Amino acid sequence: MKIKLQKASDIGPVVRAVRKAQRIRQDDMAGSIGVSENFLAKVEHGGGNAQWTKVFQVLEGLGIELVCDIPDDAEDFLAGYMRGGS
Amino acid sequence: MKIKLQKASDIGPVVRAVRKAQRIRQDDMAGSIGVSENFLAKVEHGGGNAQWTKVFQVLEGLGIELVCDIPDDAEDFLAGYMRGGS
DNA sequence: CATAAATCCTGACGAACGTAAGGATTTATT
DNA sequence: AATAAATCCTTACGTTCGTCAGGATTTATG
Repeated sequence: MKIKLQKASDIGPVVRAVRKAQRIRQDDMAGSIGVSENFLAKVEHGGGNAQWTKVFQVLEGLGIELVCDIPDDAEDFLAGYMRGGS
Repeated sequence: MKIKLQKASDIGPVVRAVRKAQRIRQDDMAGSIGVSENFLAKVEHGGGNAQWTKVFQVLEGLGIELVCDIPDDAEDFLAGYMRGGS
């Protein structure tokens, strides 16, 4: 199921829902991901202002894929950059 | 065009490509988004470890949509949370 | 209602971020 | 090659994050 994030805080309910679906406590989930329980709770409430890599770490741990949709104009530029080109 | 982010740093080339497609300098783009030129440059090089809301701010400014794909198990939980329910 | 579990909140401290300013390096233009 | 433009790289400083520890509040269970 795909969910478009319209605000930065939209990530919160997503994280919570996926965790709940796995029937795991914040405590245990945080431990298995490698973050603090406090941090995970904050993220689930809208993220406050967490760090990009840490949020990504949580999403990875929960099996949530992150996809970005870019304008078609940028396609050519991106292809160049991803092949290690200048 | 949809791009799956596999590492946190994958966001860098995406941001750069979209900016380049608009033919705007880092300087001006940073100003119009409301971040520093230094910050935008860091993000384009892999993000270092920027803050979630700031990265989101940049993506918004560039017209990049962020979508997350979650397991179907979580769908029911999410629906409940998004209606403002407990 | 009573008990226990899960989640949330607060304060403090070390570590990392984001900005600004200046200069260096690379890239484009003539 | 020479000039100018764009990007990148430090350094320094104030702000914010992330963790830990402890307790409070909410939610589930009998």
